[in-house]
Amino acid sequence: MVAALDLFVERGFAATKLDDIATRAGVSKGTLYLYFSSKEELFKAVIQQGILPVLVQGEEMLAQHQGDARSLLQAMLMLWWELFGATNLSGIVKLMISEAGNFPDVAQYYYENVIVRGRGLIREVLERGVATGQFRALDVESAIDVILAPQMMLIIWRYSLGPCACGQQNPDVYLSTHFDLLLNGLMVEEKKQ
Amino acid sequence: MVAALDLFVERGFAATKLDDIATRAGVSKGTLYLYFSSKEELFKAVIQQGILPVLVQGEEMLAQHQGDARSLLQAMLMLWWELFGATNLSGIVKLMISEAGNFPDVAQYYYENVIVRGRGLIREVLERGVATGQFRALDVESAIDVILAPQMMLIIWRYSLGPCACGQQNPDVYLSTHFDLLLNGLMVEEKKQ
Amino acid sequence: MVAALDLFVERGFAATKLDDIATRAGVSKGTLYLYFSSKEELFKAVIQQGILPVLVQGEEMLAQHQGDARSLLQAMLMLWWELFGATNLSGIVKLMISEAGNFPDVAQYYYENVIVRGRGLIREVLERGVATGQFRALDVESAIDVILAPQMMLIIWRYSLGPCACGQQNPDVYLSTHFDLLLNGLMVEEKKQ
Amino acid sequence: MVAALDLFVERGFAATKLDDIATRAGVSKGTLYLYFSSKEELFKAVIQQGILPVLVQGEEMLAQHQGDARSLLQAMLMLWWELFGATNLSGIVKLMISEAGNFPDVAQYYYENVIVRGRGLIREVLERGVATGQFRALDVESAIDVILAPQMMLIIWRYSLGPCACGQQNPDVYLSTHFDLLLNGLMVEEKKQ
DNA sequence: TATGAATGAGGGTTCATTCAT
DNA sequence: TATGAATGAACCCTCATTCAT
Repeated sequence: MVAALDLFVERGFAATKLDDIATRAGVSKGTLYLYFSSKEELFKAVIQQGILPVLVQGEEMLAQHQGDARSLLQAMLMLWWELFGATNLSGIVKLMISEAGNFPDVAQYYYENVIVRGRGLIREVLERGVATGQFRALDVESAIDVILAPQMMLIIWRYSLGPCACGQQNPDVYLSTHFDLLLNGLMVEEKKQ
Repeated sequence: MVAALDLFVERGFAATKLDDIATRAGVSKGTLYLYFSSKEELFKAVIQQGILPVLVQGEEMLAQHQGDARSLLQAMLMLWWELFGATNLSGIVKLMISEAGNFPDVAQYYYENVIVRGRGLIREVLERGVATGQFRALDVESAIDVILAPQMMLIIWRYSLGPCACGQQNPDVYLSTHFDLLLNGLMVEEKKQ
Repeated sequence: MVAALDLFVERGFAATKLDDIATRAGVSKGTLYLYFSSKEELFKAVIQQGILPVLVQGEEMLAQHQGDARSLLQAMLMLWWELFGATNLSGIVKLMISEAGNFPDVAQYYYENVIVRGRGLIREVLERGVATGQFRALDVESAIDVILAPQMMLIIWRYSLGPCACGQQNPDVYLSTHFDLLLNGLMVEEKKQ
Repeated sequence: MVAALDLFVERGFAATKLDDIATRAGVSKGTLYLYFSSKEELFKAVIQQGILPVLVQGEEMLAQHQGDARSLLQAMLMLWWELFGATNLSGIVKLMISEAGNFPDVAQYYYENVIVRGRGLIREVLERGVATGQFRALDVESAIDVILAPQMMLIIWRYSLGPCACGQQNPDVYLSTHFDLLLNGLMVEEKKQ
């Protein structure tokens, strides 16, 4: 339910009223209970049903990609941004950060089915690059997180302090700075440019 | 109030009961009202009083530092990690992310007094490095955020999904990977290595 | 509706859901409204349609009986037990006890059409016995209730605490003790008076 | 809580609103939750705390009584009537009948701590009377229930159909008829057997 | 200053009732 | 006639806030 996701992201679980979800969804409060047995079940459904399709697309892209690791990495991060980071779905990231402590089982699910799978995509790309000598050898596990961090923060920013910052950054500039720093730090051969 | 901060960080504002704060603080619920006129005022006080001392220390260090930009940046990030990232105070980051939407005025305050000032510290370091030719020329504003992102994510991770991840990363490895990627991407002279 | 009666008896009016009645009856909830305009109307119908046939049979028996008052009384109580007390219909007794206060008009109906008519049957038997000298003269109105009480309690027991009592009484022994006490009394020595 | 007992007796558990209990008790709805953790706990407390003192008094009387079984039985039944039957506490009887099915654990408690103990009092009296030859030998267990039934019905009547019956019986006449029938039986001629 | 009993508005949930099919 | 999705009023329960002590 898109209305529920938006409100949960905006206000958090506890501060979101079923009344408001129902109103925004254009149904009555009782109707929600025809599809979800409780507020908590609705919360879980919102997270689980929203996030999975994105991963599937990422995995498909990885399987099909031909070309060097540099372009694959860039394509992967761009795809992720377009399909997820730039859409409302990315609110799930903020939501999980806020509510993981209150819903350990949902957090566990999210970790196993989203985080682990998502990191696997980046790991695959890095390992290809290292194996072919395009990327420097480095601690891959840490690198995955370092690589993803700026994009995650961009999302988090959007759903938290973004509205407060008058002079907001341009996401495109931010992302290209990220790529620039990342790749020029990462590449062995390209350093001479 | 440390009890209040911990609980707000752990559960969020709406899900935290004054009863629990009072119990953990070892006082009665009524006593809280002798010091804070409402739950919301307590929330604001917790954020404002917790965060400011850290910035002061950062600014002092910047004023006193002698040496090259590389070591200054590293020292700055290390200091920030020790004084803030590794302590309970960093929970404020997770708290602001979760609650910014519900407390626009607190978010505004936080943005102006914490984010802007904190970014100013990093900006100063970067600008010194660029001016002296140690750092490549780049979009400084974006770079600030990209540089801080991995440390922010490390904090966020600790207060959200960290407890779910069995094979948690070692923060030290993560941070050194971060520095490595960052500096080797950033430096002009070092590239030839 | 037998499903409705059973559930009303088991749980009471307020605690019985139309959903459950419909399910047990094998129809949909909406279908109930084709036959009863509200839950309350269903309740009334269940009581009124369940109880009347029993009285008719009692009255027929009284009209036809030949013989002494003692055997008539015993036959009457036995018939009542077989046709009503031992069947699910007797749940109406427990139901009226529980709900009389909430449905004064149904209680009024029940009183006038069931209690008054039923007591009339016993009164007729007692008066025959007193008139023919078989029974002692006594306050007939009180005696009617005293005579019926043990059978009523047997029914009530079945629908209330019966399931809790491990060593439940045998109804036949109970009833024969009742007839014995009723006809002969408790005392040994005083009989000669 | 006397207000709660009265309303539970009058309307049943499900049909009684906490709002009404609170109003009748002269407190606010929230105050009830300072003393009872739920509506169900209030229900249980009302039953358990209301009924026990009566049994204690009955047991004391039995222990102290000197005299013949006939007068003891009569005194016992009279005491029970005065302390319990004629007071509001007797509403518990109607309440347990109505709600036993919905609260099996309360029913179990009531059976073990009230019914069994209460029957024990009457059993003791009957056995004394039979042992001394004052009472006829009979099935004691059944007799207990038969003896108590009219008094139970008098209580039940009061809380159910009593208000509907214009020409209500006089309880005193009813009780003396009960004693008379119980002790002497119905029959005139058969006494010589 | 400190307490904790009392309050009552507000939210999650249930369920009798309706109505388009 | 029969269905079952949708409704919304009503109820139990929570918890921020107050106040007498």
